[in-house]
Amino acid sequence: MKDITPQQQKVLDCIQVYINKTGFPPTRADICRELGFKSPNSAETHLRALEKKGFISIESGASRGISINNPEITHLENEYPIVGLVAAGSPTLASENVEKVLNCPKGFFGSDFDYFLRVRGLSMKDAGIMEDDLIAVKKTQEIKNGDIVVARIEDEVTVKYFQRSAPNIIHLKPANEEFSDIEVNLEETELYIEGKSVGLIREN
Amino acid sequence: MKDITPQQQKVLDCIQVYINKTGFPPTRADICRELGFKSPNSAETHLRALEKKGFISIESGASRGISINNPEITHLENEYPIVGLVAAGSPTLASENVEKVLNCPKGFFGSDFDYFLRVRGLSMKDAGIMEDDLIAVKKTQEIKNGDIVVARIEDEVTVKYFQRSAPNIIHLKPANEEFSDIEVNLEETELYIEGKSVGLIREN
DNA sequence: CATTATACTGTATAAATATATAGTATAATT
DNA sequence: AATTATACTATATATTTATACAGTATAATG
Repeated sequence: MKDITPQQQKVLDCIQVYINKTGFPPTRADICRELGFKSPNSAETHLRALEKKGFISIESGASRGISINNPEITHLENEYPIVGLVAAGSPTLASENVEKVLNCPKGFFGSDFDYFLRVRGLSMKDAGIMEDDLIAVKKTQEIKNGDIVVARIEDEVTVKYFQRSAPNIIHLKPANEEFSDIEVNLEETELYIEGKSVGLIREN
Repeated sequence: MKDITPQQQKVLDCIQVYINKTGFPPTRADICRELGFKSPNSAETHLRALEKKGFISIESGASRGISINNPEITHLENEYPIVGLVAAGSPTLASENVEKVLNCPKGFFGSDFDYFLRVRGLSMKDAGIMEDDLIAVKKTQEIKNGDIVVARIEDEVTVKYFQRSAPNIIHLKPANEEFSDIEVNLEETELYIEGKSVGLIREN
């Protein structure tokens, strides 16, 4: 299946929502109304593009003859490793620490991400991050103050709020009164940011 | 719902089969072809009878505007609707409230589930459920004390811990000190359990 | 630079479709 | 005996709808 463009995704979503709402697929005019197009041909061309790329099927001649093609599951692309936060000293992403893999559609959390990290402890409790939750981690160094980051301090890995207080001073702040801030002086201590949290999954 | 006649049952089955086969409802002519009628009005009168008895809804003027009335929220495989919690007084799980759909592998949360509910408010904050989180809801009446349930009290829908304190007394307990317990006397107040939470997704 | 894909507006029309009206016939209620 | 619901045929028509054709514009590609 070829790549879908943002507009085509919008149209595809619109069709799905319309079917969920009404029980039957939209007409070209319905799509125009929902998405603000002024010509039925705008919908038509998008539909033909979606059909060509394999996302939908169109029954020729039939009114509302649109049906969504169920995409195949189990793409290796969509298999993300679940990494367990293990005892200090181990390199976090070593394969020994991969609990299992989880099938998850690409772009599930809006942003891209690289792996799931299983959370230990309640230091981010007030941010709604509980023990055993899975954090979707994006490997990046583009961190803003307030981001929830996966940080490694000399082999110990933690999840905390990130705050740069001075050029060389980073505060890693928990979201739980019972825990205290970690102050890292970059001149004394080695700090490595593994990435930041872009989403969360909890399995009850 | 009134009694259905054998012929009407045939027509209803025909509609269901047609939707399953093609993804969209039949026209009058389609029904005639399937069931061997020679006049579109044969289908029309059956449809009107089925509508009158509440088995189907017909969108006037729209082509293929037939939908089968079951209060269930239906969805394609792996496409789960996201239902928004709207203002009190509205029937919350009505299909009008479907924000969009989310592709999610089956069995993602171990247990099966039926739809996502977008959480409003912070009444379950200490359970790690924050505003705008998506709760994976399984429609079931098998509820144990301590389960997180989606409960409806006279048109108002909330997410709370479930606790049966006496045969006729249910406590709906928030996970936030700033909110107070809701005590429901089943003899006085109508309580409907929409389902229970089996998982959670947060998009940062 | 020419070509192709995307993303639209605007207009037109043949085909698809819902739906009304006019009948016929049978069985079940009132 | 009269009314009502069911179960159809047959025909007609206004509306809905898909879809083609003619354009404009922009970005990407070879």
